[in-house]
Amino acid sequence: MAKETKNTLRDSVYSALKAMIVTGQIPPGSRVTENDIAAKLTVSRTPVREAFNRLERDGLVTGRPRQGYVVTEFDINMFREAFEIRELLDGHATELAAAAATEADKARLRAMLAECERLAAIPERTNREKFQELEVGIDLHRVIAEISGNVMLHGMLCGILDKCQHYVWTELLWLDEWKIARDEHAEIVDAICAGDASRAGTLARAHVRGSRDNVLRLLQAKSDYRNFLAKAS
Amino acid sequence: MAKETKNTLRDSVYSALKAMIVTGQIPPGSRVTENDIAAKLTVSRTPVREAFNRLERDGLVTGRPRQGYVVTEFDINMFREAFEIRELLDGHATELAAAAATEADKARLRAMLAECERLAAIPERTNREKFQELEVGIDLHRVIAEISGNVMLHGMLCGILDKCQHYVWTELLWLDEWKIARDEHAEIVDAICAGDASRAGTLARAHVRGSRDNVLRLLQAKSDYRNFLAKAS
DNA sequence: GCATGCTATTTTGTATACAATTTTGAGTGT
DNA sequence: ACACTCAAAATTGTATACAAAATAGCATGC
Repeated sequence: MAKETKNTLRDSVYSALKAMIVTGQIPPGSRVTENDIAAKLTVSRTPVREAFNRLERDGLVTGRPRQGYVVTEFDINMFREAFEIRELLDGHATELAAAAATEADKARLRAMLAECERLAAIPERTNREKFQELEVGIDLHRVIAEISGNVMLHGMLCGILDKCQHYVWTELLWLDEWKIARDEHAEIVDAICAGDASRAGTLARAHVRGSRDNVLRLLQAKSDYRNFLAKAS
Repeated sequence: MAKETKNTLRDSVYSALKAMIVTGQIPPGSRVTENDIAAKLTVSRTPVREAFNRLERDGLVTGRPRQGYVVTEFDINMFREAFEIRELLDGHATELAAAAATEADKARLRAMLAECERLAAIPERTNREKFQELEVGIDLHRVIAEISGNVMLHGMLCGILDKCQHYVWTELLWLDEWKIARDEHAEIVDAICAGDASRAGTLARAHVRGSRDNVLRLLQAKSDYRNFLAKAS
């Protein structure tokens, strides 16, 4: 993940806050105050404010006047919407990438696949290594969007992935069906390397739908479980 | 266009600046300083800064550290990218809208069409009335996206339309082929009202491609003209 | 005349002070 | 025990002061 910490405080705070949110260190739904962050990062409130403004525009926090900011909480419906859009954008980006990928691009994609395999093959891996595998898997989609050559498409897709990423850290760790995702990623990269845009796009769209189903099933189960607990008490 | 001027200065400044940029009052490529805007709106620099932060996130201005902000200048390639994404998103949104539109929604769309026709039928209309027609035409797409029910899709589409809108004010006024757009809009609304998602989506995608071709042709002609001038001198 | 270097101005980056508003909690009366 | 009022605390909204950096213009030397 590109850290991109420019030399202004505002950008550092923005990166730091975004990382904390995306990785779930600040859990969704929690309230965050400017003073807390300013104190924690030992800066004044001004750069913190500006960072919050940008995060709000990114959709990662929502703030109401004089009531502070809340880390955006995604419900099932929002995920459904996000994946619906991802199917469109990711599918198209993958088609474009298949037509535009240079040899260097293809090597880069294959290297990322190999890294995933390596991380997956570690015998008794820690959570840190699981996280790494997940992150590389998501980054693969970012890189494909970058290869597509459509800068705006890349930016929008990154925005959605940022918003969806936190569920990875908080939820998806429970799942262990990652082999499917690895295989699908490999197929997509294969199609891109073969220059088969149509197949690559179809595979990408199916892959997004599959991810969506996994996530939605997981969230649904969690919701049911909460309801069960509430009724039992 | 929803003005949405909340009661904080920051939001007012944001709306005001955005309107000035989108309508081309501040032309693309021009430099804008915080002090100028603060003085013009008689507020301090703080809310202006925050507005700029959000606008930068919207992609309407680009700012480099300690060098001020510049209204984003779109070249042909950016428009090509934007329209490529619009074809995806607008097409999908229109499909969804056709499946989801209530009677009230349909009435709203028809009213917007009627307003376009009314404005187009005015005998010797001023620029102001031409602008209005264009704006309603763009708003139609925003409303369709809203009707789709996918909030995130609606937001993203509005973001792209905002970015593309300024060309309308600066360039498209030269064109006079709006009747085509009006007819296409009418066809799309018809398909939505008939609940024919597939046809609505196909029409919407074709409509976006048509708009793209118009805009790109215009920009290309302008570019050629500039080159001609440069060589002649 | 032209390049170079220095200063003066402009402009943003950051911190802090103050105002306005919302929330919270205690206290009182019923 | 409950509701209501009022005040204090917490929190953001705005303004301003100061620091740092970049730009522009002028003077100087060749």
